Amino acid sequence: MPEQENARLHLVAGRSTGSDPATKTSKGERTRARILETALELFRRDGYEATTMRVIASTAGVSLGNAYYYFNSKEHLIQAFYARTHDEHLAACSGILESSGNLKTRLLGVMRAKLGTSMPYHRFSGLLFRTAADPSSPLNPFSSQSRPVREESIDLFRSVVLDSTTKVPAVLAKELPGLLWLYQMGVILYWIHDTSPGCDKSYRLVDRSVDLVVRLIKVSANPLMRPIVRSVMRLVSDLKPDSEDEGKGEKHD
Amino acid sequence: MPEQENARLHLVAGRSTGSDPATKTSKGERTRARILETALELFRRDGYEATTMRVIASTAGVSLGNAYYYFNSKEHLIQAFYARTHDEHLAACSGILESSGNLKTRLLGVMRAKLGTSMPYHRFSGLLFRTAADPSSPLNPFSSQSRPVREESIDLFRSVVLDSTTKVPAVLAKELPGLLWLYQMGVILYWIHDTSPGCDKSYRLVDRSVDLVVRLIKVSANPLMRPIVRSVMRLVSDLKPDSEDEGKGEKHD
DNA sequence: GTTGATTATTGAACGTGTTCGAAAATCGAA
DNA sequence: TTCGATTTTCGAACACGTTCAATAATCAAC
Repeated sequence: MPEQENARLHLVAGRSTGSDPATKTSKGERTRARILETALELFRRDGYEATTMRVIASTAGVSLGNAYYYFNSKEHLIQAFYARTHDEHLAACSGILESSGNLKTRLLGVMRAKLGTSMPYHRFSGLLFRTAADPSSPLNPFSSQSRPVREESIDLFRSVVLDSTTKVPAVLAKELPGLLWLYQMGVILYWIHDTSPGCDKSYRLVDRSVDLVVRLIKVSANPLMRPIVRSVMRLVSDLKPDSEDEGKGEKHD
Repeated sequence: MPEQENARLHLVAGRSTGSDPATKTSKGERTRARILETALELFRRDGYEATTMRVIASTAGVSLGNAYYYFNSKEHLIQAFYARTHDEHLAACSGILESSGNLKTRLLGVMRAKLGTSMPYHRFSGLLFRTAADPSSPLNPFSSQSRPVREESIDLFRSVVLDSTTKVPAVLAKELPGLLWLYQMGVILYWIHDTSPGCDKSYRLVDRSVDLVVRLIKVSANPLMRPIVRSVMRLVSDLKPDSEDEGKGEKHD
């Protein structure tokens, strides 16, 4: 049943509620939603560690075991958070992406929106990355389990470059969205450690690094840069996933 | 008392056993060492999560509470591991750093040595990064508490560029060691997620990215690159620490 | 409506990291 | 030796995330 391939936004929202164990009836759905809302609110208010599964359960008006019926672990609650902020990010982006064709403006808009939608969870996000950096966790951004959300995110950057009026060198075109996603991860990593008031530093980082990125993209068209750009691209495409290079060419036997 | 600036290896080894709570008598020191050895060995054998504090304690022949007398938490055991692998890295590097003046050779040697010395802990390192990415953890590489080890590490890269015959553009010189350290962190992050046999991919990443880095350093001397390089440098030095830019100039009042 | 199977819910457990008060060992002086 | 203080050791406890067998609620089919 390969019907889970083209779903875009649906997949994100869908994944968070759909597969895992339960939610067969509408009542179950409501209970699940209630637990999730409660959890995210408590996370935002008290932080991740300070929020107990027991407190989540009792605040949501269910038993401890019941919370685990809907979410196999406390980390699975994070996955839902993941999907949620991504959706909010998408919504916050749409305006700029429809109104401007300038690459720099578009990228800047996307990156600032990322920071903006993540801000309410700044305290909590540290823990997110904590589990996210663990390769054994299904939550880590590179895992196959989080591939749908990752592809979603990369698609966003794909639309940033594709629908822009700025010409992107052909060699870059293929891998650029993935690289921009990586760039975004780096910014988030910085933001997580950013303790400046209002996370001003992170915003400055975005403003200036976006400018740099765009300049680099343009410079990469220069013949002088050709060999280096080529090397980078070969390296990137070579080291990408865990040797599952599907769609790389048309080898069918 | 600025006497903590020139200490090289000593600082690292010193930090791991010195400060925390205890170790007043020689017997205490031995008990502490025994617990640490046992823990690291069990981590390597069974992984981090699978290794219980109770098992560590009983294997080391002490009670559970006693283990906590020497190490305030399970994470503090990691800090010791941190210092240890850094020392091993330093030792593994010394050969190449003394025998070659070629920048590429030197950097390549350091990076391969980093992978090599980390290999025995590949499984366990995931958890290391897990806690390392948490900004609230004193273990994260950017925290002030891990500054000594961080400075140590950066010093290593400083010696890589400083004592090389290759000329490094003046604008780069100051921030380059820190940037290379960041580069190393990125490689480690990739390595942690690398499941290829023998971590071959990580080694390939090192081989080819080192080549790229060195080429980039050389290209940065080109006048065409001047404005971009300048921007990067300004951005980097601007966003570095949590606004503690001591030693930036010679303001002494 | 009754029945049988699926879905939801519960509360008691288990093992974990961690804390704590008290006991034991150690040690420097009287 | 004897005493008091410091260092070391212990084991019982606590709160947490998680699991599980058992029970209740729900629903489709008769």
